[in-house]
Amino acid sequence: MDERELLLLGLLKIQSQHGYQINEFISKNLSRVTSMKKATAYALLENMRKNGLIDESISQEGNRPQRKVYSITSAGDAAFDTLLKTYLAQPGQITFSLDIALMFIGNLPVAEVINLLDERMKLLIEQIETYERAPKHEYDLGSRLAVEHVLSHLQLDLSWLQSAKEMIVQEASSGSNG
Amino acid sequence: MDERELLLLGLLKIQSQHGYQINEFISKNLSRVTSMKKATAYALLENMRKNGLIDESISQEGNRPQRKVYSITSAGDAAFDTLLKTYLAQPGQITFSLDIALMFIGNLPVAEVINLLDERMKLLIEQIETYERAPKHEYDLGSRLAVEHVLSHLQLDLSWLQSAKEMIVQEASSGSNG
DNA sequence: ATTTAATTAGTCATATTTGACTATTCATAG
DNA sequence: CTATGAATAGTCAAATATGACTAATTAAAT
Repeated sequence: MDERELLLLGLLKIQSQHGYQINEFISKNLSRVTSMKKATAYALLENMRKNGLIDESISQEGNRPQRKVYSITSAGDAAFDTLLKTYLAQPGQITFSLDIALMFIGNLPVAEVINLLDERMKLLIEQIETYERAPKHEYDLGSRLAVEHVLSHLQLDLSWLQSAKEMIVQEASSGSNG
Repeated sequence: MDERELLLLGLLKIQSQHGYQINEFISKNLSRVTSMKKATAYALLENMRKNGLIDESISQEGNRPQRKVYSITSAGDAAFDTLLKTYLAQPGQITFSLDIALMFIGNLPVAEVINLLDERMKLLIEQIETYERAPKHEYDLGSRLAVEHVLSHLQLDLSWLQSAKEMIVQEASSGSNG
């Protein structure tokens, strides 16, 4: 089980919903905190149903095609509580694909590395601006914290990249004449 | 293709190796930058072989069982170069499981949230100490940067958690009397 | 010399994830 | 009314990822 189950259970705790509704909400509002795909969400819902964490019922409204409506069970409530405490208390391992790339910068000329990192910083600034443009008032504290958390990491990356560039330049000049 | 292919190609650029050697190196030295599992590495190697990025040959040394030795091809060299530039220049989306959990802190009493975040900070400090204990001198610049990059994010998280706790406490008190 | 444990070198069945696809209904423009 | 496109609501085959397993060799202890 991972944080995506926590997300799905949390959404179903707010209200019983069908899969499409859940996926719309995630893709429209939560793309900043998860990259879970639609088919994955359906798979996880089916999995949790098998494990008794949610119930599935069929609803028919007007002429619309049938929909599967999911509701959280009491076992699901208990699982939600456990997962929530777990993900609050336990720092997961973080890894960045950048770090793999950094290990191999020796394979490129220094000038090119600097150019590539400049390009990265440009794109990062765009990401940051997107986050900063997000309206902060209409969300509850937890959601605001989540967005600010990601934003603080993006800003760190930006200033970290600047100092990394300086170290790379310095090492190159000291290596070539020292 | 993702950064794990870059890692495997980069290791094979240094020298041709068999799978076991690659996996040993990753699990002993690179657990900080990737969580790729052994069977996954073998699958990716087979995949890259099919795509002509690496060659596979059988080697027999003494009585030891046969080993598959992988070498990078010129197509692999080209792919490495492309991947390296891509992962240097393109900031990937970062997501933290903590952020999902933060969205739902309203489901717990404030005091418990604070306790859980305190526990998190304790564990985070242990992680940071592990990283700080890592010897810095024996690595090249890129590897040192990779470790320092992760470390800087961990340190940010620590101070961010402190300020998040303060916001949570403040919101609780202003909500209960204002 | 022989059980025991550790290391070496992978394989495979199962579980997970997703891109691509199907199929219905609704809106709206002509 | 009716072709066109968008929204709704999923499904499924194929690709990925991994825990559990096999099987040989070497090292250590008895």
